[in-house]
Amino acid sequence: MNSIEEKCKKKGVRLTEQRKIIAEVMSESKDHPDVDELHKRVSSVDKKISIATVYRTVKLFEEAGILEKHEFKGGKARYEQSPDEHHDHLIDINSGEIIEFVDKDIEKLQNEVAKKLGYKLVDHKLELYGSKIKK
Amino acid sequence: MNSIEEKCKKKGVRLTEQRKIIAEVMSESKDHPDVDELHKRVSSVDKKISIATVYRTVKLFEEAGILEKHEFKGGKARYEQSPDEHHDHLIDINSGEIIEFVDKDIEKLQNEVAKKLGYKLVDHKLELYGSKIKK
DNA sequence: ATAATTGCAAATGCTTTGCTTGTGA
DNA sequence: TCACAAGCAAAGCATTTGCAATTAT
Repeated sequence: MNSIEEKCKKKGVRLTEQRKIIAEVMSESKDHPDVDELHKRVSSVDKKISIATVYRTVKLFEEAGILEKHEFKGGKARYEQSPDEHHDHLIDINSGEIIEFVDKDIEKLQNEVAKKLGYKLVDHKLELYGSKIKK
Repeated sequence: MNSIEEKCKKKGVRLTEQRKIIAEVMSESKDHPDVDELHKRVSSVDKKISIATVYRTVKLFEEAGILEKHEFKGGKARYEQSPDEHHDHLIDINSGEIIEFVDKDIEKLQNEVAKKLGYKLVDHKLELYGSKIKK
């Protein structure tokens, strides 16, 4: 059983055949597929799964904290399995490649900024857009 | 003449009656209106301006670097006049209020992170989501 | 058994576009 | 004048939803 299925069990999310397949595909994915791409991947396992079900499942998993949704610049929503340790993303503006990174100092400063403004930081979005330095 | 009109002149952007009105409304706006809201505001000056023109103008101004487009969580695109000094945003998750802030230290760290990953930072998006601390 | 889930197609909401008429430089 | 812009309505695209049939517990 894959890790997403386990999380569903733990959270009491009903496991249907379709959800199991979507869970499996997302567990294996190392990238950040959009719904269309995800639908293609699950279709190769069971071609009867509709895109509506993929949309519904992905939203369900997101609300359960199992998947994370990203809305990068001017594109469709992309998903990844919620990581144990939070990370942000750098997007290669030429290739579209997505690189994950962690920076504790930035995180800390974000908290301080929010606090200074009289807010408790609940969530944040940090995306860097860059082009590869050739050397 | 408002500041957006001036920028249009400088950049050789043709000034029509509609564009002048949109420029004026955006110059006066201290918030971050979406296209619908902007259309409402310009309509009160000239009710014949179509929403298609507002969409086209806002995109034109953005491409000319006159307006900045923001796509905050799960909503429609919002616009503000391109500021002289870059700033980021903190969004009140309860009221929707948007607070602007500047943090040079975070900016610096972003550049360092990108560099460390072998990238030249071209653009970035930083959004904080928080709830007001009552005291 | 029965409440939840699916597939399908239709509907939605934001945004863009084709086309004809109008207009700024 | 005449290339470009506006208005209108239709199209586009990602996403959501109503409904009847199916399925998990």
